[in-house]
Amino acid sequence: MNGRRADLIATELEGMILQGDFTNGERLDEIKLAEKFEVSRTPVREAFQKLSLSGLVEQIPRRGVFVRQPGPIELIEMFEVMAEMEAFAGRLAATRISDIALQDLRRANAACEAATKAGDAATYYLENELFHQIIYTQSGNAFLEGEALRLQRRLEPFRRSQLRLRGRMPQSMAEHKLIVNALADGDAETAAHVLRNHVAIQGEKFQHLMASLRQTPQDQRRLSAAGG
Amino acid sequence: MNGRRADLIATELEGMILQGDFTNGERLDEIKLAEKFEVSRTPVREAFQKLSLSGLVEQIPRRGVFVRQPGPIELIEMFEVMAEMEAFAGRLAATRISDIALQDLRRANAACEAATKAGDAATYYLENELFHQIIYTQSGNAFLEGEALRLQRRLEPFRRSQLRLRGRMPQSMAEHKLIVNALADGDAETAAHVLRNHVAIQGEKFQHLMASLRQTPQDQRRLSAAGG
DNA sequence: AATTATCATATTGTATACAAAAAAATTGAC
DNA sequence: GTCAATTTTTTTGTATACAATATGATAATT
Repeated sequence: MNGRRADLIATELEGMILQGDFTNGERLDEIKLAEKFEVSRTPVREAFQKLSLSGLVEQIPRRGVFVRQPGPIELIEMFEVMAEMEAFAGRLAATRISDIALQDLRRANAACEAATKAGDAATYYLENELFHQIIYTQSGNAFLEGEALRLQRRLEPFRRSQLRLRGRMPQSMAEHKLIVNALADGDAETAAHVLRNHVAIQGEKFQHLMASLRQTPQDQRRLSAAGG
Repeated sequence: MNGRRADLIATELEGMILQGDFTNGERLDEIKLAEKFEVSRTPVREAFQKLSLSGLVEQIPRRGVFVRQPGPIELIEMFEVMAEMEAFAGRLAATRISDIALQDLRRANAACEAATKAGDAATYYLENELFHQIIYTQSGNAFLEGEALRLQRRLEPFRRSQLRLRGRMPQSMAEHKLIVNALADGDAETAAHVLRNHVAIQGEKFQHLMASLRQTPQDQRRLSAAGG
């Protein structure tokens, strides 16, 4: 009972869209959503405004709001920008990172490895995201951190489908170790370089991303829920 | 008469905040703004949602929305990210830029120089922004272009106060030429490097930015309107 | 005099009512 | 049967009404 149901609804809807609960281009029905959340149309509409600015939804005057899943080209572009942001965060973090943060990175990486061996996809995703978030924070640039988090959150469902290929996980782990070492050594350029390549979409990753896009969002969600 | 007054109000308010029409921390009064725009509170509130997500305004439940001008540290951080984005756009553009775009860059730069000589600040700012926007577009990455535009727009008023120092304008023009040459040569690394330094805040620019922050937003606007 | 309690007022947040526009359905002509 | 025009229905957008919470003032108590 926050007194701001609109914000809760915005967060809820954002999660649903990112998880792929709606098909691309689907219209969000104010009335049905209001009934679903047991509120009036007003807070639902306020939530729509937020979603439209973050690009998750397109608002067409007098027509309604439609969920807008990024197409293949836009996805590639977003990953390209993400790679550059991570590289930048890494370059900054290399000269600023604390010993505690380095420990946290190693712990997160170990947890990733353990999760891989245990076949625990959920934990893997969580710890992997944490690993990267630590680097954002250690960049010492709070604005960059915020932008990186925003983009990471937006790309999260697509990254999942990408990481499902088991073959890449060992390499991904190895790259994590290279990143930690570069950061520990204060080697900004290596940290930036490895991070950029780590995040960038290239080679086989590209094809897997494309393949995942041919599934419907519902399919993606079902696969994710199944855990790989 | 779009049928979406809320969007118009959002744009209007965004402009007012960016121009510094409100003091930092000032509360935006729903009722007064509704009267000012001659609408009810509903579209004003919908506009608030958008502003809050873009960070121009902070929304505190049951308290209201307050304009949030970035402080010195956040500004530095934003310029740092902007510099990196421009560098990345330049690196991409170097291998993709069209001959027509190169012509446009040279034209915009010439217009900048002419405006400087004529003491026409407004034209200078406009053409300078155009110069950079051409590079965003020529990066070939529409997502990057959008993000860069967003940040450019957010930083615009602060960049103005920074460029007011006449002494830097010749150097800025020279840097523009270096950028154009690097792009024309397809020299991605040079383009990236020069653009990063061109946008970054360092040395005397830093002090001027700090000095401009000691003025109230109203003062800044008055100075801008006066044209330098 | 200072502090707390209580009350009045103002403001936010949500629900509902209404107007305008678009989508859908029905009717009519060919 | 198909297409166009008109009517009906939905749906969006805005205004207003109401409820809940916070703010400010006043009164009471120590």
